[in-house]
Amino acid sequence: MDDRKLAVLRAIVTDYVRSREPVGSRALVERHRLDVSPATIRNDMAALEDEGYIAQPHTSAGRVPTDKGYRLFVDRLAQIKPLSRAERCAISAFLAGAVDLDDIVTRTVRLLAKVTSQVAIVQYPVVVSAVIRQVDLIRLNGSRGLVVLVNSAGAVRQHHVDLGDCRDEDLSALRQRLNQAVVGLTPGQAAARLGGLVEQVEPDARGLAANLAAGLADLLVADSSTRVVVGGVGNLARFTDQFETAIKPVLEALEEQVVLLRLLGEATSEVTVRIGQENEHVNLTAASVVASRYGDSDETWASLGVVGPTSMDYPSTMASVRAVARYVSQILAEG
Amino acid sequence: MDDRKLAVLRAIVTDYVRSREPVGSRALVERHRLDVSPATIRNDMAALEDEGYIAQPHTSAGRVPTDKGYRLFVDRLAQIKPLSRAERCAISAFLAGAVDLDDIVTRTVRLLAKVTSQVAIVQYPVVVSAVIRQVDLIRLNGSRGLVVLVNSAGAVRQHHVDLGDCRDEDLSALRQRLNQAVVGLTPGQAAARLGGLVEQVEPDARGLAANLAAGLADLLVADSSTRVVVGGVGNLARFTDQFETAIKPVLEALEEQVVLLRLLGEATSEVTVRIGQENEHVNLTAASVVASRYGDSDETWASLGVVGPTSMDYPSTMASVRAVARYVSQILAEG
DNA sequence: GACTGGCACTCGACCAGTGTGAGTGCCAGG
DNA sequence: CCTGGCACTCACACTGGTCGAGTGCCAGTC
Repeated sequence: MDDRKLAVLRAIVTDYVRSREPVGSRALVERHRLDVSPATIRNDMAALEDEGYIAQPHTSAGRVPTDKGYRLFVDRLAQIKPLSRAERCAISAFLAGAVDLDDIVTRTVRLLAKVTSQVAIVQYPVVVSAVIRQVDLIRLNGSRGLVVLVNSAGAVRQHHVDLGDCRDEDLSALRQRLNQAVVGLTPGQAAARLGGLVEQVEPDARGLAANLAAGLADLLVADSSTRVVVGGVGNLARFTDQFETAIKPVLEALEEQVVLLRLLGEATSEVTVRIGQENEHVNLTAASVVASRYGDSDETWASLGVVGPTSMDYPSTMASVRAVARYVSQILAEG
Repeated sequence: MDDRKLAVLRAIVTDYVRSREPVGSRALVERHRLDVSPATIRNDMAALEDEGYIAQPHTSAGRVPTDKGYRLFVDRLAQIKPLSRAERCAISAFLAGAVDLDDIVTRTVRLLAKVTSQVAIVQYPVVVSAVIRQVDLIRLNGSRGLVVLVNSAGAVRQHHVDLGDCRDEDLSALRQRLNQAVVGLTPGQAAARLGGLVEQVEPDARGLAANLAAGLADLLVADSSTRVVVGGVGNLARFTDQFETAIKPVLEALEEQVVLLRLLGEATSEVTVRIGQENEHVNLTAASVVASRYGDSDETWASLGVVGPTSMDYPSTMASVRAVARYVSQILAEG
């Protein structure tokens, strides 16, 4: 691929992202120092159009980048724009005040939405290597009971169970037994050991044990799935004009936790970009997702990212996402 | 106020809500059986306009209800439209499948958004009369520890604390002491008793005790504040045309937990309606909020509601909000 | 006194016709 | 291979004209 043609594509993407209007050959040579005439550029543009990198909304209009064009831009033409010192300080300061995990996640969403001016999505971190620290059985009222699971990362999960008419002694015996069996194990190991455990219980308490084990099993599974927090939805407001295509479907997609999880799930440690049609979800084929994994490598990790129009400023957005991911990782590692 | 004038106002509101277009005198007499001529209606309309109940977008256009007009409509003219049997069944069935509190709230939001076709807001229920069932102190890694609080309603809250270099025996002794002191108390009572407790501890463990007590105190306070869940934001998509005035500000307001809590906070047991300007928050002066308290009277309660355009169908919306509130209350009382 | 029919008036919505200009593709010449 | 020139296209803005829904007012009627 010709060097100048690449330069032209880069120029088109840059200008279009700035103005959101089709860009023509003359404006191109004027705004960028291409040192050739508009006619030459036109030939290049025709070629780029043939190859599918740009398109014309209608004859006799300027060109607009296609998804394929953005892809090439992101892969080969864009340099991630480093953030200014002031921006980095602001990010760091904003996150530093967090008191617990909830707070970290909340702050991260707000921060990400603010620095990118887009819709931010943050997944709660999963501590892969976390082991079970404690299992509790608590009677609430009558036969209503609660199984509480605490892991070494400090995550607490609970599940309601029916205790039947068991006595308190049975309950505390079972509690002790459960703890002996699963404390120190990962959720996966614990789930495997639960089955055998019920067998060992005296026959008359077996019903209760099975019940509790089922509740605990639910918790162990739930532990690996995670919650997702969304923020900055108001930022969609900037694209009033393309409401039907750009806003409505995105709003709908944002309601689906599952969709969001899948969106973020594919992010690798470096910043990942999915452009328009590359997104599997139909509602997001007019949007782009910039995501990154965060956390301290093996211990704790999850993904975060932003959703915006395909015509977003990729270099800046990617830089911001990467920076936020790094700073959150740092905070997590410290605290 | 003249009977017929009220009828005219009711007719205007009804028609405008249906069509979202200014309604004129002729259409009015045709669609509603007013049994007078358009000219007569025009006189009434002029009077209603003088009194501030309706307005003209421009000369020679039909009339549109003002906030004041909607208020009168809601207070004196509207009858809450009872839901059909099928609708009631659907609501009941949808909620019945819930497994725990989280699930109830999630389902309620979805349900409310769906039946009203508007943005739904549900506050997590606060169990006023809940007492503390158990306090746990758990060591995570090194000096990182966790205080876990479980109340009789099955709510679980946790808080990270620094354990310093205390021994496991000290920890379990303290745990026992704390439990003896606060189990069975309401958060308020417990908070009051915590102060004295630290005094009684042997001097060398007092630092740790104070630390833990502080963590627990945080939890006790947090217990009374609550979370809010929002859903059905995609329903805003119907009002594409009035984006700037009707959607953007609402999206922004929905991001603020505090605003939402205050919005719902004022709801009484019956359905409450706040129309346009009546909302304190600037961003919501073009929207209406229909809210209701739910829960089983004294035990457990919170608020839920919807946010929509001032030109919403009040009778239906109020009916739906009321119905959902009642069914959720029922589910909460049962489980 | 309340209602009605008639009338003049207003003003946004819609439509067709027109000009403008940004932008293109193509071609012949340097 | 690049360039200047030229013919062509087409969205968009502007114009003026018509239409019709809607109003306010007034004189007349029950």
